[in-house]
Amino acid sequence: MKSSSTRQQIIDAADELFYAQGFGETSFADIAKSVSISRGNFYYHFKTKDEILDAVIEKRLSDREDMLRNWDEMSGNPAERIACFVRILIVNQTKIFAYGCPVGTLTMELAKLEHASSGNANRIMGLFRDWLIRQFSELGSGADAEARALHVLSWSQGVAALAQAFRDEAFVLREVDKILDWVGRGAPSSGLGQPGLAGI
Amino acid sequence: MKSSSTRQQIIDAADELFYAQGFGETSFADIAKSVSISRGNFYYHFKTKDEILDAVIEKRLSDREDMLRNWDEMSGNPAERIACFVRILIVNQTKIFAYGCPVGTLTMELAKLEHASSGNANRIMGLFRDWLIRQFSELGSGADAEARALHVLSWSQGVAALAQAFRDEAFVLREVDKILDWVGRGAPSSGLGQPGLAGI
DNA sequence: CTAAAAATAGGTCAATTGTCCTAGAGTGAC
DNA sequence: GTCACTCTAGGACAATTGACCTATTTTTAG
Repeated sequence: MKSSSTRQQIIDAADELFYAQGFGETSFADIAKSVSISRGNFYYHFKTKDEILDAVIEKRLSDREDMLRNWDEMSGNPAERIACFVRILIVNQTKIFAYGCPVGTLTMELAKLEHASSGNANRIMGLFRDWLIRQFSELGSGADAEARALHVLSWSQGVAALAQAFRDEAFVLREVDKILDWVGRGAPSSGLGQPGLAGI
Repeated sequence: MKSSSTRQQIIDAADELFYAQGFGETSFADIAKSVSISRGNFYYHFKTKDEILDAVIEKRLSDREDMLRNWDEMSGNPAERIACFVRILIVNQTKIFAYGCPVGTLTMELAKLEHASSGNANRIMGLFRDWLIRQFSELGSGADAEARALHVLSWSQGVAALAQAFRDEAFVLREVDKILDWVGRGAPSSGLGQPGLAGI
């Protein structure tokens, strides 16, 4: 019981530190200090740094799965669910300004390190992609569902990237509105199907 | 002369390594080995690691300025110039798949490190932004020029981020086409002005 | 040619890294 | 109580890090 708690504390602290500082720049000492345990105890729970990374990725994956499942159960309207996703940019604005998107930045870092867990990290991005595809399918996007999902996902990632660079609150609000608008309009303007619906 | 050459070799090697491995994961030894010089010689040219970083950022900045200036001189059509910018995603696809966008990833990393040169790195992103604003102004976007510029910039950043995660060549080609389409159409679909022009 | 300056080499330094190891303390079953 | 097992603490390790230093060698200036 206690051990499970300590283990979870380590994972939580590592999750936060990996997000704020990056995986490579976070040392065992950083995590141990954050949890107030000895390095020896640390190695009882995780034998290598990669093991902690994998545990953190699994936690993030499971956290996001819970989040998406909550939205699925909360609203019967796929457009509203997509809106929840996009509005993360606003809800987590402060952290995004400082540390970027947790998923995007980890994906980038591990890809650069050519780290073995890089593919694991990509699964989180894949989770978002697949969930968005499902939402757009329910929205009646048919064969365009995947393209639209990827568009929303990449758009969000881009906004997060620029948010971190410029820290422009108005920009984030404006872009979120534009994404929601695009979703609501069936997105004819992107050159994706439904040209007849081009509104305004 | 010789020294200038060595110094430039160091900057070039550091530029490449910072891109491929990240700033934090690149050591003096890595760069020295890449240039085949001793660490002692290294410290003759750069007293600290931050000094190399600043030199690399200056080089990147100046490289991008040259690139943009070339496009300015090459074509009288702003839309065509913007297209050059967007098509970097295709031209540099291989490297983007592996290392992401050089500008975006450095911006992210330095922001996370809360590094003193973070603001310097952001200047490169700012260079792109300002250049794009100018192009859209010439294109007659008026007061919307900035919003459209930021849209193209964030869109590109997002595509680069997803390209790195999924390595989907078709996705990149498709998104580039969509961006060019959006630029060519005056981008009414994003909710940015000129609604009357919304074609197809 | 010669003296000053620029450039290069390589050793040394303390600090930090990830990892391993052993010695206890705590806990539960019987 | 005792025994086995889980958990915790902290020392030791080699390797690597950024940084400093003192000698050489090479180049340049007069």
